[in-house]
Amino acid sequence: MDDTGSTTHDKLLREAARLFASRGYSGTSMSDIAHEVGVRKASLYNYYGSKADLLIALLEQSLTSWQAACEQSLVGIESVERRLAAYLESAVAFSRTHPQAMGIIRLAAGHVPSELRRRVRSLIARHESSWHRTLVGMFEDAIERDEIPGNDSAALALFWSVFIDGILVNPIFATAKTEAVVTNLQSLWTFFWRGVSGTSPHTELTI
Amino acid sequence: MDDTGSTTHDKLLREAARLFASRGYSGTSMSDIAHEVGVRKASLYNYYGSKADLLIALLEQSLTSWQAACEQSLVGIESVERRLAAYLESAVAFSRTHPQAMGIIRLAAGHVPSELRRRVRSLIARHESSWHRTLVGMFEDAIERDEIPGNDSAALALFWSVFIDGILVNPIFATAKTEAVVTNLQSLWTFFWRGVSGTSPHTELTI
DNA sequence: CCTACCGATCGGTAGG
DNA sequence: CCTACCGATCGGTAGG
Repeated sequence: MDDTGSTTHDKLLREAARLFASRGYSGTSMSDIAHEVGVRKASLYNYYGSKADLLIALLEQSLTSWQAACEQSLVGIESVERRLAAYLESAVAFSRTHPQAMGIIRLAAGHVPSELRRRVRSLIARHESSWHRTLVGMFEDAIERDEIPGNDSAALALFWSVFIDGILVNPIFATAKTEAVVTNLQSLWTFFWRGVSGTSPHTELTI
Repeated sequence: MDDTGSTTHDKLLREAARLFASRGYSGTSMSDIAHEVGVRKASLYNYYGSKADLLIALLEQSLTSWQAACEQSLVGIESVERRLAAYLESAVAFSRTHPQAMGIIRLAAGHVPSELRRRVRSLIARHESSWHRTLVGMFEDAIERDEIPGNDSAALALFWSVFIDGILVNPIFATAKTEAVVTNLQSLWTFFWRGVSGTSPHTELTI
């Protein structure tokens, strides 16, 4: 239905992501997707051998681009405080510019047919564990530099995960004012940083 | 399949919640549910006129019991600090003892067929707005009593929502150690309270 | 609470 | 990339 982006393959990925994200995996039929792409259902099977393969491809793509967006925000920044602030901004920006990717990840983490669960969970677990290592490393770094007091880098990393998860999920539950998280991001960040460091942040968010 | 709880209606509600929560709405068929209950599919229609009505009933029940568990934790407690701590404990306890209810709420907030979306969103919105009023009131209270500095009760309520959402959602994404949030709850609570109040909490969590 | 049945749609394939 | 088709299953109803 939408012609942005040229090839049929591109359209397939985009429309499938959109439909899966809003209606779920079982709630989206291959015919639905074909209709949005503008071809017949049978043609989709030239690109992916099954509906399950299509979801896995989308999940891989979503996790990779999410990870890229977040990691990219960390390079070349000195203080941990500024690294975290950059990370926060990137995460929020990504979730707004790529809502379908976030939807796919949420869907995969949540409600998926039993036959797919193993494949999906192992994909997520792989990304999750590398993400977790990065986080713990960052907080160990912060403790060494005396940016953050205490010594429990695991608890700090967990608080950060909880904070980011909440930021990403809150707009979905809060039916009214979806923008609350964005417009109050500086306050949220101030609360977070004061909680872990005991001091007010020097960082001004640009979002 | 499971005979705990007597009547067929009870079993229907329980098994439907379990299946919906793990496989999603479209991913669960009325036959699946009937099989778990131990009756034929047609019999289910004596209790609910449609699959959609069944989900709505489950959602209503889930939201109500969640709200009851949380509000109950607030009564008769003096300081806001202790009220929030009790709330946190109740929320975590509920999510562990009623995983199906949480699954239904997540499912409803997420991926649901287009025809159901309006009914579901209005149900969630009603509970959400009453929840939000309670929260803002509590933080206004805390500001008046000088338990918390500043004056932005809306931002404080949002930080709390984000924190709670993150606590509830994190175990679903974190494929490994689902218990991390529970075992580190005291640390998470300390970070949170220090973030909003600038001081360490006096509260010892009992979870 | 059951048997028996409805039209519609599902994921997927054959063959071109 | 299409038409034509497959068996299976979907939500739901009739009638008892």
